[in-house]
Amino acid sequence: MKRHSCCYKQKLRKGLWSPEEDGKLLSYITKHGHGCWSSVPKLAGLERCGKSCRLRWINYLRPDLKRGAFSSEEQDLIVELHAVLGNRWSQIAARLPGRTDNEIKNLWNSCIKKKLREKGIDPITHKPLPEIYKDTNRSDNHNSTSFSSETNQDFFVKEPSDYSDYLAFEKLNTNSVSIVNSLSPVSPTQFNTDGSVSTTGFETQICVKPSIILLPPPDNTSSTISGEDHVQVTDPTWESNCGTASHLDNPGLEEIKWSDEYLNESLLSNPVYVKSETDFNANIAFPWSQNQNQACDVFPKDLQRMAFSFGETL
DNA sequence: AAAAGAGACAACCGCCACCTA
DNA sequence: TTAGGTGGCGGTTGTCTCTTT
Repeated sequence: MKRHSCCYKQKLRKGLWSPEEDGKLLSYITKHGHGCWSSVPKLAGLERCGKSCRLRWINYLRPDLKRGAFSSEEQDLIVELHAVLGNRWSQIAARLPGRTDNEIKNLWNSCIKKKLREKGIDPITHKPLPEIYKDTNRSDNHNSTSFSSETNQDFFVKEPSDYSDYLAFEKLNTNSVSIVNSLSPVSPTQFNTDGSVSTTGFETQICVKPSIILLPPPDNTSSTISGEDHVQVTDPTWESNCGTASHLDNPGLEEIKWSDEYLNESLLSNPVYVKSETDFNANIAFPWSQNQNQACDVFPKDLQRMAFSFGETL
């Protein structure tokens, strides 16, 4: 088992940070930036490992951290994001300025989970709990075999076989949009062009970052996308605004670069026609299409709207 | 008032992915 | 190509404080 080199070092302090240590770390990073974390402790005069310094900075000393209790809006947003992203705390934190992944994780485990259960909602699946699993009956079901596999402390069963792929849209911080579906403990979700949402499963991973990337399905034993598969974007302004397609090393993966100007000025305001010209067999190429192997219009504004709520950082 | 329990928060641990020599 | 170093992440544990008995 590999360990961080710093973990071998002896006589390093552990446990809670003293105000003096905080002062040293804050002073050093304010003056010099953190640079290589492994060298920070020595340069800052601390008997800590680099990882510990990094964590302390990120979770406590960073000047842009928001202090105080989470607002109800923040908590609602966390629940919404968790429904799509699962326990990807860092990605959830990326959408809550000033909040850390650790903070959100703690809030979730100590507070939100309980609130959801009190409302009769399974915090794992975000679906209504079966009556027998609701909090009011916890003690009655203590010996149930339906304990969550995630933690023995949970009494609540996951919805069976609900770990299908899902699709998530994201408007990234600046000018990029991503679309991705991947394994996650939520229902397979399909965002349709009419704005409705249905729950048809699909497997092929599609990412638009500023690029469209097709990835083989997670299961290598199933059919994969060949090197000839590709995505064609036929927005009238596309040809002059996209870069050349480039094949990456990964078999079956193709990437098309979108220019910043295109993303800024065109993509988010004009309809884009996205079309698959290949047969993806059982793997669904374009889940927003009514017929998932056929081309359809994708409206960037819808993408942007959905992207704001659902996301997966690539 | 003291002990026990619960909740909130901080920090550590192990793992993984990426980078570089 | 590979092994070591590093950053980052999520799960877990530790610690402190507040509440209840």
